[in-house]
Amino acid sequence: MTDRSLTDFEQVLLGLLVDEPSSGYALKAFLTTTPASVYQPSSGALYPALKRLEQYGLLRSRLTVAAGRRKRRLYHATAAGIAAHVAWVRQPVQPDTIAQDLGLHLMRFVFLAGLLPRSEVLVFLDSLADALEALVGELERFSAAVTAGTATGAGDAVHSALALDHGIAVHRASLAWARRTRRLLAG
Amino acid sequence: MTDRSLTDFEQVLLGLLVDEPSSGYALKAFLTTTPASVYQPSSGALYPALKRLEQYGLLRSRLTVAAGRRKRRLYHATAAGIAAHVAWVRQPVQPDTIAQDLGLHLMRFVFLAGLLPRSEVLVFLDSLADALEALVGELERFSAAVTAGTATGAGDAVHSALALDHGIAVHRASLAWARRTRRLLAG
DNA sequence: GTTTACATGTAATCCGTTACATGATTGA
DNA sequence: TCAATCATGTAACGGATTACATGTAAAC
Repeated sequence: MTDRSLTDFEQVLLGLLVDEPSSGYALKAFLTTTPASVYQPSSGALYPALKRLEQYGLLRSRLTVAAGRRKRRLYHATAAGIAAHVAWVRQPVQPDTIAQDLGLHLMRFVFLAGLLPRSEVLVFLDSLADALEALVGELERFSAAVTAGTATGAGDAVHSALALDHGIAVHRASLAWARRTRRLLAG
Repeated sequence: MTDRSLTDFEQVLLGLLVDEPSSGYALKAFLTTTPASVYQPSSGALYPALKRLEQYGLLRSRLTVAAGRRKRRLYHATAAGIAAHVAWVRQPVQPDTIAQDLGLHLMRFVFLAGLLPRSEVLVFLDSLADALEALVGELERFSAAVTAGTATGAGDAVHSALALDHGIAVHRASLAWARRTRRLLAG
């Protein structure tokens, strides 16, 4: 176990390895090719992170020498690693993290599928929708205040309002997706 | 001038101070209260960053002791600071940064207003729309490949596809906003 | 008289980027 | 043989978080 909580990046790595044992290089290749994940780690971030996770006892590794291939270090999650991952994935969406961590919540949604029953996925989508609804409401209230002139905006007030509209439109789209997806999975 | 390029955070701080001279504390208060900016810096990030910008010659500060107030350090941008900020704001949107830095591009859009003529704002919105269009196209192509079974997805394939739909929906909303806003500003 | 808001900083620690180093294998 | 891909790492450096330190002014 760990005394400090894992970074987002560590959580994602762990999740990928819970899903399927892999080498550092393969993880990197996956992250760089899939457009779903925005972040592609450097070697200097990746290998130390894997080493840390192993030190925490969440991963274990072995050197493998397959025929016709270079030697690779294959990582797989331990029981503790699986437990830590499941605990992370299960966390309901905190309303105050939604604006910053939306991409991460989406990753958790994907992980959720292979691990936990449908009912848990629905609960997750509900918490996501709730958080998005709260955020959209807050942005709309702020937008109304800006329009009314009670603004604390840098630059032009009109442009601040337009940028705010962007945030509202985007999060409304997220919210619509969450509701649509919930309906779809509820079948 | 600087030999290394500024961090995003430094650029935002500089931009706010180009807009209006301010103290560190006031900047922090602004960033924490406005929902437009997701990031609210700690003291340990803020004050050293201001000090760095001053060392680079982009800011200058003076201690002010107003009646009935504690002494504050007021920062204002130098000519070099304004130049650096304008250069940053004017950069067209790079297609490959759109997924990660959308929020930052929006901030640049707001800054753009108070600084440069309408025509530059339109050019910016065009570059933003182009980048978003490219991204949406890429995501749609990937989505088609996933649906066809040529997928490299972690976890469940169905859930990967759904998460991808989220990305498509969100960036389509961004794109719609960019076009709408362009029309609106073009008059 | 004690809490809250104002206001600015420093120190330890940790993590990421950048750049470098190394070496095997495949294909042109 | 030369380049590209596979594959794993290390070292210097910089910046962010967290926590700590300090002190004034206003409000209750």
